[in-house]
Parts: sequence; C-alpha cells; structure tokens
Amino acid sequence: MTAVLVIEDDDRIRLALLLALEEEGYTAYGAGTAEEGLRRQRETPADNVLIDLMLPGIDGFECIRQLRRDDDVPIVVVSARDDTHDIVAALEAGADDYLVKPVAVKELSARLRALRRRGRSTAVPAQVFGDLEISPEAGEVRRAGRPVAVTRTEFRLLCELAEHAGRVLSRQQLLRRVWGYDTGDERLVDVHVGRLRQKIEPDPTKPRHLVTLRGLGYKLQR
Amino acid sequence: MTAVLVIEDDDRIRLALLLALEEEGYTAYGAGTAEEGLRRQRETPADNVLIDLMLPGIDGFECIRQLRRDDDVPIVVVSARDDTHDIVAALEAGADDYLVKPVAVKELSARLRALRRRGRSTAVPAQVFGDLEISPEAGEVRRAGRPVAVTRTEFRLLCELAEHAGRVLSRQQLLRRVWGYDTGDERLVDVHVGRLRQKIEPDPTKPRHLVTLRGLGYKLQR
DNA sequence: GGGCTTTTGTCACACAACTGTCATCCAACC
DNA sequence: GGTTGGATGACAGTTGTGTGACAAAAGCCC
Repeated sequence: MTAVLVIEDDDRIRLALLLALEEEGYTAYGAGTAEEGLRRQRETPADNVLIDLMLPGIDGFECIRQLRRDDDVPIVVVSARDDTHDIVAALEAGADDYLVKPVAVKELSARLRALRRRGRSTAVPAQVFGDLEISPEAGEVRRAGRPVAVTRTEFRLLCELAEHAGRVLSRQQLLRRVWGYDTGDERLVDVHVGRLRQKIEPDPTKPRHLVTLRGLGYKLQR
Repeated sequence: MTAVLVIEDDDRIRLALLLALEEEGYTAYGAGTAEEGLRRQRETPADNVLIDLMLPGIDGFECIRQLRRDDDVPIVVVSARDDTHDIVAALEAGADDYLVKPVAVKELSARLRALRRRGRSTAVPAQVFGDLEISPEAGEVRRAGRPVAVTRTEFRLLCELAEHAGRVLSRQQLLRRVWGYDTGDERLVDVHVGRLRQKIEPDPTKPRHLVTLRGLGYKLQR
C-alpha cells in the first residue's frame, strides 16, 4: 500500500485530491500548512508528497527544501501557475515533478507510479501523457499502466516527440533526429507514426496524443 | 561546469552576455561569426549554444542547421526581432528555444538550466488577442483556451495578420506574403478570411478580432 | 550457415481534407 | 436606388495522409 501526503491549504482541493487518490488505491492523508506537512512527514513518512506552492506561512519552495533535507521522498508539485520560473525554482528546490492545476487524476496517478518506479535520483524522468508513460532509460512504454511492446525505431520516434511535447515536429526534423537522415523519403515517418498509433492510441483512427498537423508534421500532446 | 558558446557579432552584446553567464557560474566563450562559432563547436563542443540570427556571412538559420547536423546541443536563439516567421524558421532549422532581446540574464539562465535539466525546450510565448491565442511552435490556435483546428493557409494568414496586429493589410499585401503571389485574384483572400472567421470568431457575422476595413483590407485587433 | 521470426523501408491506392474559383446574395456607401 | 465591395455556399481539382501488402534487412536460435 502506497501512502501519499497532500500538502495544500485549500480544503476543497485537498479533500478532492485525497478522495481521488484513495479511489486510485492509495492511502492518502492531508496537511493544510507546510508546518503540519513537515511534522506529519517526520512522524509517519509517506511514500510520495504532493505539494502546492502557494501556502500560508512557510511557502512551497521552502517546504520542499526542508522535506528534502531529511528525506528522499519523491515530491510532486501541484501548482495553479504554469510559469517557467516557478517550475525551474521548484525543481531547483528539489521537487521531482510538476503538474499544473487542474490535475487529471489519471495523469497524477501515472506520474506517481512513474516516480516510484524510477526512484527519485535518475537523470531522465519518465514522461507522462495522460495515461501514457514513456521512460527513456527503462526503454519502456506503458498505456494505462500496462507495458506496450514498441520496436526500437518506434521508441526513438516516441521519445523524440515526447522530448518536444506540445510542439510540432516536421517530418524533416524527425527524419534527421530519429533516423539521422539529412534527406530522405518523408513518408517513412508517416508509416512509423501509423504503427506507433496502433500501439499507443486506444483508437488509432482518432489519435488523442500523437496528432497530425496537416502540412506541418506531428506532435505529441497530453 | 557548464560551457556555453555565444555566437553574436556585436562585440558589446557578446561581451555583456559572456560576463553575465560567467557571473551565473557558466564557462562562456564567444564567437563573432557563424564560421568561427561552428569551428569552435567542432573543436571544443559546448553544452549550450546561444546564437544571434543576424550574422555577417553565414546567417543564424544556416548556422543552426549546420550545428544540428553534427550535434544535439541545445540551441537558444537570441534575436532582436520578435517576428513569428523568424521564430518558426529558427525552430524549424533546429533551435530549441527563442528569446527576444533585450535578454534578462536571470531568464536566460533559467531557460538554459531548464533546457539541460529537462532535455527539452521551454515554450515560445504565444501571441494573445483577447481570448485568442496563436502559438506558432505548437502549430495551434486557441479560443478561450480551447484548440481550434485551422488549416495551414489559414494559420499562415492568421500569423501574418497577428504579426502586424492593429494595422490594415491590403489583399494585395496578404496575397504576396501568405501565398507568395505577385498577382492574383484578391477574392481568394476574402474566402480564407471568411473561413478563418467561422473558426475563430464567436459570431462570424460580427467579427471582433479579424475586421474588414472596406476598400482597404483586413486587420487583426485585440 | 540455414531457417526462422521480427523489424524496417518502399510502394501504391484510397480517402479525407484543403484550396481556389465562381456565382449569388447582401450590406455599405454615394 | 444604383453602384461597389464584401460575404458565403457549392463544387471540382489538388494535395496530404493513413494503411495494407510486400520485400529486404536484421536478429535469433539452433
């Protein structure tokens, strides 16, 4: 049984998260302030900590630093602000992952799983797209928690797209980055994208993650 | 220790960047031309490359392409021009991030860190017109936060208008800039504007952003 | 090495999406 | 009320993408 500590001052959000986590099979307990969170974590350490950045008193960044000081627990930041500065600062402080509110519970769950699996010290974090997890170092892809067998080329293609998640990559760019071709038949990319979709998309004809941008290329999105 | 190569022809700016980077704890070295930059990167590869677009001789775009050819180093473009075309072209050429001068050193530093840390680039800010967002890098248009599917021509047309936001563009100008036609039927523009309105205007008959200036042309406003 | 499976790249075809043209209708302006 | 410029729906030609079939190449197991 995995225990998760949720540090979040907004009662409604905290309770919603706790409920959602319990539903997913975690043991979840909450703290309304950084102080309380730190105390609980000292007394009964959880396996994961979820933390909001904007907290009364000691703020999220400081709290992360203190948690890190005496523990190696994976810390996931949940923040309303999707700001490069905050993300960087939180990761600097020692957080392991960063989610922007509103949080999709499925995604949260997948990230927690990914975090625990890799332990918190690895260099390349697993990437999560909705119910899709990609861990470059493990060479593994999972959908809804189940491993999916992809070939090497497909995996590289997926990693490349994941690395630039949310951005269009032209067939040309993909050819260069995945295959190392400076020139070549762009249709090759189509074929592999098609094969990848068969494996990672619930309905390959209506891709949700690996989408086509007609005339531009492909993009991986959440 | 992280090494950064700065390719920038203006001595004052280059030195300022080098100093600022050294201050932030990087090892920074500079190159005044693309040729010199390419040579240095071949001989002693840096961990990040910062590059200006306007360079004498080989220009920034070409330089990015050549850097990309034999290396996977994160490339950050630093340009005075905050022009959608440039941004798209730079990213196409293989750049990972784009900053507009004047550069805040803190931000630059954070982006470099983020780039290395997460192995991927941070987002290029989208252009915003009221509830309308245009993000060239994602190849995406959003209205009220929801993605709107636009075609490539529509997208280019929109980008062109956005780039000159608040100013009228004649059909002739649009034909030339979007289609590359030096001559042609101006009604073509009308049709595409109409289609675009169907997608981005809440009420296409009463356009709020993409307005007609009778006898003059079209303009995009906030 | 020989025979097997798996993966990869090429091709062709089908289909869906997009583009540009045109005709018609409407609104603004004089 | 007539004239001009703009909006729009329909249509056909074009382009771009998805996909199944197939053969070559790469692994793999005796």
